[in-house]
Amino acid sequence: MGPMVMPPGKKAEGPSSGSVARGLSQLYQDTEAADLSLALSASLSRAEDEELTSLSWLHESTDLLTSLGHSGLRSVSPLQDANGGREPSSSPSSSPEPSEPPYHLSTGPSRKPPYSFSCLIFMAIEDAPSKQLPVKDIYGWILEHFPYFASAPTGWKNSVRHNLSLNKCFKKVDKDRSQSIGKGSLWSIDPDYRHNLIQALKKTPYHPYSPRLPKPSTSPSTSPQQYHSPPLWPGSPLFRKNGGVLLQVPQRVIQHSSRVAAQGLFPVIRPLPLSPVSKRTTAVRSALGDYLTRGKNSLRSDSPPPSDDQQEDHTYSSSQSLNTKGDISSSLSSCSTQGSQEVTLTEVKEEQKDFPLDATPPPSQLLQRRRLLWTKGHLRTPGDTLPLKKRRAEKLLVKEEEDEEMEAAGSLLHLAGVHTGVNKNALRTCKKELKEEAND
DNA sequence: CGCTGACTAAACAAGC
DNA sequence: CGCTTGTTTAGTCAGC
Repeated sequence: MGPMVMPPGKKAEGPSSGSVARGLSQLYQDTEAADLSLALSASLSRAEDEELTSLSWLHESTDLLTSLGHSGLRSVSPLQDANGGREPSSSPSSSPEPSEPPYHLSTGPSRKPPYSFSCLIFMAIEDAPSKQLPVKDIYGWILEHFPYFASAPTGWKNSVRHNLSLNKCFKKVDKDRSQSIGKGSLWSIDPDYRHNLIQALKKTPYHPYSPRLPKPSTSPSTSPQQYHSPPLWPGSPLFRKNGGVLLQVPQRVIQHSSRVAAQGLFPVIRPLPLSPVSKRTTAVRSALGDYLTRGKNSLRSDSPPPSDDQQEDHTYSSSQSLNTKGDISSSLSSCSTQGSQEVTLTEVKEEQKDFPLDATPPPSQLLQRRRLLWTKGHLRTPGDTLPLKKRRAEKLLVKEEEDEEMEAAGSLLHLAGVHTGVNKNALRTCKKELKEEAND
């Protein structure tokens, strides 16, 4: 598992917003850049003072950093991105084969947005006054804000639906009978996973403090050129609406401030987790990297390795945060999103209380916890009267039986010393094997 | 090289 | 009947 976010209690261990910006000032000898870094400092301070949410802070800071990129720090060759922000070769002519320009340097709506589908859906839903949207409106929002998809192959809608279905962060709102929105359901953000999405958003390439930052440079005087202008998304109307300057998450997205702050989710204040990201994500992650990496590392040299939180960013499974290794039942509960989704919020919260983010529960507890989730997810549904749900409950029963087989198989594998983990592929393989066995 | 997450394609069922 | 919505499975790819 990857690194995670510092738990709330550790917030103070990270560099202060002021120190970050001061470092920026030092780093960027360019006066203009330094001014902007001070502005960033102010932004950070204000974020803390006013308890702005991660998102608002994130994008405000992002804007500032964009400005940094505009102030002479923008002469970044695509190669740098391909190199993960490393120093480009001294002469442009020595550049190898051309690669795609970084997103922030591209123009027009033809570039794919750097946000994952979960982020897009998240923003769409958060942008809705009611914080609920039918799929159709999610499509619409995405189309409106990311024109790329207007000309993209239609598969993206499938991906959106797929994401809604599989991602635990999204949940269907039980449709009010009287409220007819036509076909389909309203989709909303599961409050308990909301911060995961914020985290995911923070990990987008344009987040100035994204974790995957380049190694410190040896020469501060050359470092400015290593920083890309990070967060510009020229193809987005969000960009255009703001005079071509700002990349803004819609204002309505800004909420839950105290909660987010209480969870220590303000970026920069403490180290951000590393997590797998796409190649293109990595490509633009070098923005502001050197100093921040150095600064954070220096300030958290004694900090423990990241703990659980990052797991919660694995948005495909509500139970993955409970997983470590070796228990296929956890995987089963992961797969059974339908079941897991229906665990009541209070139950989940209680469990979260039991296992704070900064504490890694012992394996036995993990197992117990997983089983709890698993059980809860599958015992529920009485009282569901909708035919569809009824059918699904039946399906669930069948699935449960199958999954019990899987669990048994997993236990056997575990006993045999075979690591099963949460790997989807392992599950697939396992299921395949079971099927084959059944066929035999 | 294996694990993992993200994405995509596709099949299918069900509702409108 | 066609389209949309929702679910599920499978394959691929990239990062670590």
